[in-house]
Amino acid sequence: MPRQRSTKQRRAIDAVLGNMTRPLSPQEILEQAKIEVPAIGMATVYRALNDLVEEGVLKTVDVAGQPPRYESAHLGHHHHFHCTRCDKVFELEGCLLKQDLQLPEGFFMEHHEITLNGHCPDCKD
Amino acid sequence: MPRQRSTKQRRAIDAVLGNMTRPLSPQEILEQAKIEVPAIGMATVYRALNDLVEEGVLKTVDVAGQPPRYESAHLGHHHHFHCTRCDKVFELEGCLLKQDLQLPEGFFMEHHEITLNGHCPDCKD
DNA sequence: CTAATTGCAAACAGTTTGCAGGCGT
DNA sequence: ACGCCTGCAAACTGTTTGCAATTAG
Repeated sequence: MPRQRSTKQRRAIDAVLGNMTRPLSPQEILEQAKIEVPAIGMATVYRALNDLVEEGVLKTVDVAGQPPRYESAHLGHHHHFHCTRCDKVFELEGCLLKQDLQLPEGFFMEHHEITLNGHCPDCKD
Repeated sequence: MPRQRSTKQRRAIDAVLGNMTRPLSPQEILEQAKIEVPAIGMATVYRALNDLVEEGVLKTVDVAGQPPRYESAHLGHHHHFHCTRCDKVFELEGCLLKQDLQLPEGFFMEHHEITLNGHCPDCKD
């Protein structure tokens, strides 16, 4: 079910996604898109995001107990920093997993996810 | 707001939690507790779980895109292995975070979470 | 024109909360 | 008996879906 038409709301959403410097939540994406298209509804944002994940353009970023964020699926392997004060999520380049990792007998690892939690530069006291 | 009374539903929930061999979801805890107290409601389970987390007895274990699970808060620092075939979560002893970790300027880390994903011994090909 | 796309509101799923009655202490 | 605790249902939050109106091609 590929997208067939280019609408002003979809272009607004694509612009927001194209300009984001950190993973955004559906709510944040809606707010940004409303600047361009004030009447845009949340359902349209969710439909666009689901389409883009299905197309392999976006990936979800899950932070414990919070609504998912979205980021480009084309970034290299990396992890995330979650600010516990402002709730923003930032990208951290490089792999943070221990090098000489040794799993118990019989386990086979395919992927891994790492989230660091703390304060971002804007939220330090 | 500490707990003050010992009820049969609370004892049933405590028994389920005391016997669990892996992190359980609220739904699973409800089902187990219903065996002892069939009339128990989901609200009671949620209230008990929230109390226990607040008291520092339980911790939540979040697996991307799945309902939260609960584990004892008294286990040492550890991480989790999520089997993508049977969906069980296993404890991995020790810390798996890279040692000489260096954060971007201005970031301060308080905690970190690591989840390895793959196949457990029972689910290998 | 014609049907894909949207906005709205209703439907959902998971979690929480208000309240009247039940039950520990 | 007092008042904490429970079950129920209603309220909430985040997300999906049905449908009529809008609008891209």
